[in-house]
Amino acid sequence: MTNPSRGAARTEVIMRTTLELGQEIGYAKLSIEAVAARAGAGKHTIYRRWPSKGALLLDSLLSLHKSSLDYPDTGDIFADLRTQIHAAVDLMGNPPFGPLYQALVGEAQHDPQLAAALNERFITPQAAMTVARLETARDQGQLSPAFDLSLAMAILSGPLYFQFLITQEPLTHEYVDRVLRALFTGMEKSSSSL
Amino acid sequence: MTNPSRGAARTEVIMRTTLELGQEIGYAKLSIEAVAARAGAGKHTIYRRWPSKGALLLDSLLSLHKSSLDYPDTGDIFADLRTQIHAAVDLMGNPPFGPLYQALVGEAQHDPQLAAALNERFITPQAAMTVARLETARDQGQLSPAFDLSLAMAILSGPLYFQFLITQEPLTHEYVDRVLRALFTGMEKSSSSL
DNA sequence: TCCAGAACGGCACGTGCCGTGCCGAAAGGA
DNA sequence: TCCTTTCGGCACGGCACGTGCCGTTCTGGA
Repeated sequence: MTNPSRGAARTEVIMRTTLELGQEIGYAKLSIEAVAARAGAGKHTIYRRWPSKGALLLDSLLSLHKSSLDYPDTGDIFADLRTQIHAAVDLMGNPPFGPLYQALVGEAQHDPQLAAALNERFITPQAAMTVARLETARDQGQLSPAFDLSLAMAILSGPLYFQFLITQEPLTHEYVDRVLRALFTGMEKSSSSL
Repeated sequence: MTNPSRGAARTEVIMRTTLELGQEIGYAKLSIEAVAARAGAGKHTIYRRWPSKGALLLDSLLSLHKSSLDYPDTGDIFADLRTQIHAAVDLMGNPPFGPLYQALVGEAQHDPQLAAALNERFITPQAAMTVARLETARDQGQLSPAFDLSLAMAILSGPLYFQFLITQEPLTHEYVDRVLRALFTGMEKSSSSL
């Protein structure tokens, strides 16, 4: 099992090569043939592990980020949310994660299997962590008990992804700070209709 | 010019065929060859008009929707915004526009030319109309003068697109209503820091 | 120690679509 | 009438797909 031409070690080499090559030539021009050639691997070795180019990239990116978006809990919900969303901005706004993640989300738009995998293994866990942190804050009386916390999550993430995917303007801390401040003016009030 | 095998008439036939075929087999399997064959056209005739499959679909979709998202102005900003976002939900949530638009946005993630065209010809005009309507309301004293209206636009559109592209759950009027209500609790207050 | 089976790299194949030439026909304008 | 533009049809080389097959190398159990 210590042999780098077998098993899990081979898997890691292929994923690393995918990230390298993807960063160099972009996802659109990335082909499984090219990854195989660069990694010194047969195409079967890749197809045996992943059903598609998108699935390969998803695994590669997940192996890269390794829960770097874990949630802090200092007791200050605003500060913690801000820390976390800044980390997301830094991750999504810079290579190697940013451009490749953008392409992956794009690919997921016409590959339902990939979309499901992306949701299950990245989006949903991240969202759940945000909601969990918000629930803690609500239970500690820092937020209005009436506010829908999954809606808060959407209002926080939505504009970020909108800028990331649609307008494609650079992501900045300043931008998400504005979203965050607007969100908190709504969440701190005791608005019964939400 | 009345001959349907020339000029603008030919263009419309090709766009209509693109929508038909795209709806039948999905964007992923859609090929320019297939469109040409179905439309009884040569491939040159298509390549002369559009640089890529994405550009062809963009034109086709724009020819379909024909400013159906024009903004109402009844004097009630909340009602008008609601009417408009409901129209967007109906458009994006149903065939033929919805699935093809989703694929188009996906394609734009690894085609900068297409992303720019999509922004210039659809996203930006729509956003500008929303902001313009919000400005009118603000000038009439219906909104806090301190609130950043382009931020309001992002908070309204962001969660919608997040659900459309990322979680891929069905779009409902109820969902955008919740976003809208949350947004208005922030905009109606006089919060000086925004 | 040996051996069966799994995993591997390399190669070749058929397929589908790409984008681009070339041809002759048809349409429209001067 | 003639010339230019647009068109459909066809063929081409190129590329990456996904899948076979072969011979080799590694692994784990007998």
